[in-house]
Amino acid sequence: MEYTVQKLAQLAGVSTRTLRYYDEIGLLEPARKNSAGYRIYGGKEIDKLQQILFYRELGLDLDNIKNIVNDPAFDGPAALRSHRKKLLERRRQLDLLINNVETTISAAEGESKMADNEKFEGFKQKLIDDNEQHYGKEIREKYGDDTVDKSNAKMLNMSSEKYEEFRRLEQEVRDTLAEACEMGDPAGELGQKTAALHKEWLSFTWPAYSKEAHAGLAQMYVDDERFAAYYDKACAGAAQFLRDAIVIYTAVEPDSVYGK
Amino acid sequence: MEYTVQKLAQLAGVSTRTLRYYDEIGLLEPARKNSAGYRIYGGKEIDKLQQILFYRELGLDLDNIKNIVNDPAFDGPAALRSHRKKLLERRRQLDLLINNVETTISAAEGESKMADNEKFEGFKQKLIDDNEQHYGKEIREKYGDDTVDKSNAKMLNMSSEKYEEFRRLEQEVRDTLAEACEMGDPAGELGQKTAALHKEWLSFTWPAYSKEAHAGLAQMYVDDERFAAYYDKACAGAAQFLRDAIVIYTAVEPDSVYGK
DNA sequence: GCTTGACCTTGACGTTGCGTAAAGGTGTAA
DNA sequence: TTACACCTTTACGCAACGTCAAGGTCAAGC
Repeated sequence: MEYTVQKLAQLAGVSTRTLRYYDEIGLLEPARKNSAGYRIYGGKEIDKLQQILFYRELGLDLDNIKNIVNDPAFDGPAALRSHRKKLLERRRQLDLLINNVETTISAAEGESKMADNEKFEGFKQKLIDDNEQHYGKEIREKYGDDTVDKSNAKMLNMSSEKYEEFRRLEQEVRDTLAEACEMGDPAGELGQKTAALHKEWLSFTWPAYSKEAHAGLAQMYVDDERFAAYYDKACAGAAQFLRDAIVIYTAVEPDSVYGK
Repeated sequence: MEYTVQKLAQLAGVSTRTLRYYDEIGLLEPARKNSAGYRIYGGKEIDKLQQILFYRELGLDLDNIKNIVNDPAFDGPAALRSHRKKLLERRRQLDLLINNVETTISAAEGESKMADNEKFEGFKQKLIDDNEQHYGKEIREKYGDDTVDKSNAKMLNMSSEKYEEFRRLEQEVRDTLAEACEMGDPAGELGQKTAALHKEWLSFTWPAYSKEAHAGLAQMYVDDERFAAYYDKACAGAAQFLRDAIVIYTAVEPDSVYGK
């Protein structure tokens, strides 16, 4: 079955402008153009558009979507299974919002009290995205989605005070890292202190700590330019230094240094 | 409890830029500014931001949100109840998407076949919005949400061919209206034909027809500039003419003119 | 008191993903 | 042939911020 622009737009519930724009940016090109120059879409494009709409619904920007669906190694069925998982997550977030509004209604009717931070349960998607950015999909692939998902859920429940502490600890990690990095000894006292502070910082969002995950995250800081740039502001080579300190820290945890 | 920009941003999961932007456009102004010019937000602003975020989540543009929440007659608890209803609708749409992806997975695994239009179930929010625009909240308030909700659901199941017929019928209404309007007699043969065609057009989206609803919709065409402008393109005063024709049609349906 | 870093302000430019409109060509039924 | 629905490309504009720069303020530490 073939479709021109309007037919496909109606079928999919998008605008004709959207389809032309998607063609323009190379996201969804028609199967062919007829002699009049009309775009003609077929079954392959139908399936591709469906994938695009799922990704769009899940919040990915079009450039990312383009990279994914145009990859020769793109696996349709696997992507669908991923969509399903993510849609179920979205449903959970929506449930949080529904619960929030119901709680707020009760509070408005004087049946309960509500803390300020509770009023925004379910809205903190940005925090989740930041967290996702922090941990990235490498960690997901290596240690499974559960780790990150639980981390997200935990973050959502963090109070304002805790969040402040979390940020202060992050600062302390950075400060100590800068100092230790200048001294240049990852195995030294300050290097190991940095690693321990980093572990403590992780405890705010990780449901369970493991040395492997800690070391993996540190490695990612080196491999990923975003993190390298973030840490290297403190001291040149700081990301690599932190990785070294954490690798040492996780290999032989010096109980005697900090006590447990 | 008071918050500066960053504190509130963290609490609510939005950016500081968002809060400043909301102040700038008059959507959410701080309680006051301190001597340094810092924005200071309090409990009232907390509650208002929560409402804003609910409306935002439900897809309203900021200008609309501003009009709503800044209205002196704004009723917080009533708005919350409305949010709840709409969030439940959103959840149903999400369920459609989840069902869609599961069906697509089955089809990909060869367990079932899937029609092209089925692949987009749940994505047609734009069609729903258009339909909402058509019927508007006046109809909702007058005849209850069920009428419109069922209409939306019905539209979602419309096939491509049916949709095309729907649009052709809409065109025919407009053509006949133009002709009848020129003749200037709402009770005349062409006026009544227009009303009948209009009724037939409604049958595509209304689960059940009632004369009262039909007349009410026609009245809304006159009262609402958007619709008046749409119809008056065919002939000056066409919206009013159509209203008159429909009022007559629904009061005394001339069976002998068209047969039933 | 000075320094430093976190946080604040305003102003401004840019981005993404389209919506809208204009000008002109194509397809098809009457 | 005509009229209307649909197609094309081009282009401008917009909403809702993200990002950055320049400069002021706050508070803890030395």
